[in-house]
Amino acid sequence: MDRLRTQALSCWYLTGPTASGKTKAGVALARRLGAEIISLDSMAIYRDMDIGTAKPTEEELGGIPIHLIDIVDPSEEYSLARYIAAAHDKITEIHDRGKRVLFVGGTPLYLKGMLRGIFEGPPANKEFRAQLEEKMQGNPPELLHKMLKKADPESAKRLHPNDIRRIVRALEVYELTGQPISSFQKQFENGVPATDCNVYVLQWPRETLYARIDKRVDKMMYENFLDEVKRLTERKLPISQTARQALGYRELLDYLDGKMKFGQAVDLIKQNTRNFAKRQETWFRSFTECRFVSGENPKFDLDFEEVESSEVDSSFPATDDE
RNA sequence: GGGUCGGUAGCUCAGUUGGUAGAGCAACGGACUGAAAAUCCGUGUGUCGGCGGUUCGAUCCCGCCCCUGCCCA
Repeated sequence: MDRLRTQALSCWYLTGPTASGKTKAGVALARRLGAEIISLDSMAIYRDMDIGTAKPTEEELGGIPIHLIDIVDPSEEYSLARYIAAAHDKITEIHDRGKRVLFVGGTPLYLKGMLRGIFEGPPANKEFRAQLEEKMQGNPPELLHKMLKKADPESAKRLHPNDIRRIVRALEVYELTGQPISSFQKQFENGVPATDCNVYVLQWPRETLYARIDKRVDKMMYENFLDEVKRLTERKLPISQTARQALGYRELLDYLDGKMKFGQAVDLIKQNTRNFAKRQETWFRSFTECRFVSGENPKFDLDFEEVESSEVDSSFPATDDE
């Protein structure tokens, strides 16, 4: 197991679907651990996007330091790889200060990237993607999948012909490295048992969760979420592709463009958020690392003595993949 | 009160010239490695308003009734 992954597994994690109460429980947990919080959230990294991302307020944090929020401008593109790199830097920094690290947030892909690592590959290449798009003009969409079949049959087998995004990425990696992406993508296969790490997932009955989501969206609208989005559109810089896909923002941007009525936009935010929460839960169920705790009454069963005496590094079972 | 359009899945609606029905959305399940709050895949859950009649067989045809919208009184 590589050093970065060992480092990541020495941290605590509190996750759960949207509106599951992560902030509140996270702050309380951070206090018990004497930890600083690193946000595990692909959208809270953006400045000026506060209400819609339910970014924790000073008041909610009650003095607990939080990292990796407000680190990029909404005009910037962000990515999994940027997050993983930034998070590792932060862990080192906080550990050097002699404090524990608690990740709090609900972006499952980032969680997985932390727990299992990501492969060292080339970043997204705009030119390549533009070229590919040009090549696809007038061609049936299955052509991409056929191209992948030639370059990387293993990935082609795993990817559905309609899964354009992943096919494009696989072709991109092959083009830029001469190696199939499937030859890189190995580390995700090895999960760690939940007892060997500290990953907690807040869980609610589905119906309750959906009701909480609806209520929270109403609260956001009451807090003038719309004004926040308007302010983003009034800036000189454009809103990046990654920032504009944030839940709530994209629907309100459509409303401001006259594409739908306000009430429809609000209903759609609720709907899309509920769908997202469901997808998050699918991720959590698939992770061997997760321990599920009641969202209503979170209990963490922390054993401080044991955690401290085990010196984390040596407590992990050896893996046979390296 | 008379006429008329309609009553089919949780919602909006197709459809069957008579052989017990299907789309979108929702719901549910799954995938996911540099866009991930994104993207993609899978699953139909139904006394076809009610009761009778005709028929080998009715959701479809006929009769009566109930409900809804519209028009006329």
